[in-house]
Order: sequence, then C-alpha cells, then structure tokens
Amino acid sequence: VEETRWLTAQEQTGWRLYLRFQKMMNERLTEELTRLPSDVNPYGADKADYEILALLSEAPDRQLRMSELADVVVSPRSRLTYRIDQLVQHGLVERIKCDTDKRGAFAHLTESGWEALLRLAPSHVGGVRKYLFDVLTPEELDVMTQFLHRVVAVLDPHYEVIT
Amino acid sequence: VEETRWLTAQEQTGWRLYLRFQKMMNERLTEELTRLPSDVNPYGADKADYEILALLSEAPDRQLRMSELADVVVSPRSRLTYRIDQLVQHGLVERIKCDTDKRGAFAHLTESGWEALLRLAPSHVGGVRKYLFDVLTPEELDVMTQFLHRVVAVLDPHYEVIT
DNA sequence: GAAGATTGAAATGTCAATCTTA
DNA sequence: TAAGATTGACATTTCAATCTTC
Repeated sequence: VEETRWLTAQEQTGWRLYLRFQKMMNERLTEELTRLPSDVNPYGADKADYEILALLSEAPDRQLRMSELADVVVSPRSRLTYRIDQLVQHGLVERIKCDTDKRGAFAHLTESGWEALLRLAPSHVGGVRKYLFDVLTPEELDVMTQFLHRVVAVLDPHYEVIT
Repeated sequence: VEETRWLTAQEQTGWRLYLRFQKMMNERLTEELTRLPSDVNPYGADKADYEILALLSEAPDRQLRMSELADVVVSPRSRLTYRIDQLVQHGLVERIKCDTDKRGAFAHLTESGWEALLRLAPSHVGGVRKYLFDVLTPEELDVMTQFLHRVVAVLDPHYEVIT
C-alpha cells in the first residue's frame, strides 16, 4: 500500500491541456480531411485511413503484414481488419497472401491508394503544420522530440528508436 | 494554390512519436482502469468516465450543465448524453433539471460517484505519473505547459487560459 | 428561428471465439 | 500448443432529425 503521489498544480494543468490538445487536434484534422471536396477525397478517408496509407507508402514494396501494421498504428487486429476491409472495398489497398507463412497476409497499397494519398497529403500536412509545428519554436521542437522518445520508450520498451 | 510546406525530418519523427505516445497512453490508462478489481471499479469505468467524474467533482455543487461539460471534455453532445446515461444507470451521476432555463439539464455527481472517483484516482494518477511526469524533467515540464497553452489557443481561441 | 438536449438508425469499435497453419 | 488473421455478437460513436423552451 503506497502513498499516492498526487499531481502538482502545474502537472495537473499540463495534463488537462494535453487532453484538450489531443482531442481538438484529432477533431480538427479529421474534420479537415473529411470535408475535402469529393474530387480530392472521394472515399471520405479520415485521419486513421491517412495514417495507414502513409505507412504503407513508405514500406518496402508498399506493403506490410497485417500484424506489423497493427503494431505500428497501435490498433487491435480486429479493428485493423475492419479498416483494411473498407480500404480494399474502395480499391486503395489490396490483400496479398503471404507465401512463406500461409497464415499471414499483407496489406498492399494500390496505385489508386498511392494517388489518393498524394491528393490528401497537402491538406493533412498543412493542418499538422498550422496547428502544431508553426506554433513551436525550434528549441521547443527539440525538447518535445527528446522527451517523446523517452516517454514512448517507457510505454513500449520494445519500440525501436529512430533518430 | 499554395506550395505545400512538407514536414522536416525532425518534425516527421516528432509527429509520429506523438501519435504513438497518444495512442499507447490512452490504451494503457484505459487498460489499467478497467482491469482494477471489481471492489475498486465495479462499474468498469474507463478513461472518459474518469474525466467526467473528475470534472464534476471540481465544479460548484459538483454539477455542470450538459453543454458546458461537453465543451470541457471536447465531446459531441450526443456522445456525452450516452455516457452520462451509463453513469446514471450505475448511480454515479444524476440528471437535474435546470430551474432558470427549462431546456437545460445538469449532470450532478452523486455521493456514490464521488466515492467511485476516490477509489479510482490513485490508479489513474499513478499511471499519469509513471508514464509521463516521472519521465519529464522540470525544465521539460515548463516547456511543455508553455507550448501547450499556445497550441491550444490556436486550436480554440475561445478557450480561457488558466496558468 | 435558434439554443439545449436527446433520440434513432447506421457506422464503427471491442472482445472473445474461431479458423487455419506453424 | 501457439501465432496470424478474421468473424460474430455486442457496445459505442456518429450524424441527422426531433422535441422543448428561449
């Protein structure tokens, strides 16, 4: 039975601000993506879809095993299955069976998915800039990336550290 | 037609780390709350429930108008209605009609809700400490709260600033 | 007509099976 | 037996009405 170490006033304020930032930022980025005209975002892709498309686009052969992808986007497998289903239906992703492990499956970004990502990127990156990075000083960015590295390492010791 | 200003490598890294932190932190805090033994968390309250209970507990008379509460927790009204319904069913919150504005309703923390909050707080605060504040230096905390203030002000100019 | 709040139907998310192959 | 992935049942969220009072 340990004593609870409560938050200091500053920590409390910081935590509440963080919660607010997190939710408003999600809301805003999702809204900006889904409200794009239908020639830019015909499928109505949201933030989660964008993240999947972006990660696939950077992977070797533009494809990733389902479970790897689930780990990277921090999502339960069943949710990922569902979202990939949607993306497959709209032709942005295709499923490819794994030759070496017949249990496995890849999610593969199609040409159409790649083009969709290119159309969405300016808006999404613009939002991230406008609401976050344009407001940060270079020093703050340094501090932020450094402590995020440390904090993510605590939450997930297995996560491989890049830069 | 403006040029897209893409993210620098450091910004990209920072953004991805942030997304990872956000999702893992939510996952972990929710998991730790919902896995508490049933004498501590009989209802199975999660992070969102905790936030609602905590805010009500700090409000005058331990109650808040539905729309105020929705603004504070950054939630659409219909979602809040649903969650308050659940809390009411479990006796942690009660709805009280507003006298001065008959359209309005208050969500009021019951005695049972207050006790529930007291039982949940040590675990939840412990998680926030362990995964976030114990990992931050005092300088980093300063930098973080300062830029969060600024960033939240951009996202939501109406938000009143409290140190 | 507009604001506060809720409702109902449809979309999405979760969790515990299930199925297949290692 | 365990890992990779999906399914099905159920919970929650969303979005567009709705209802009531301002």
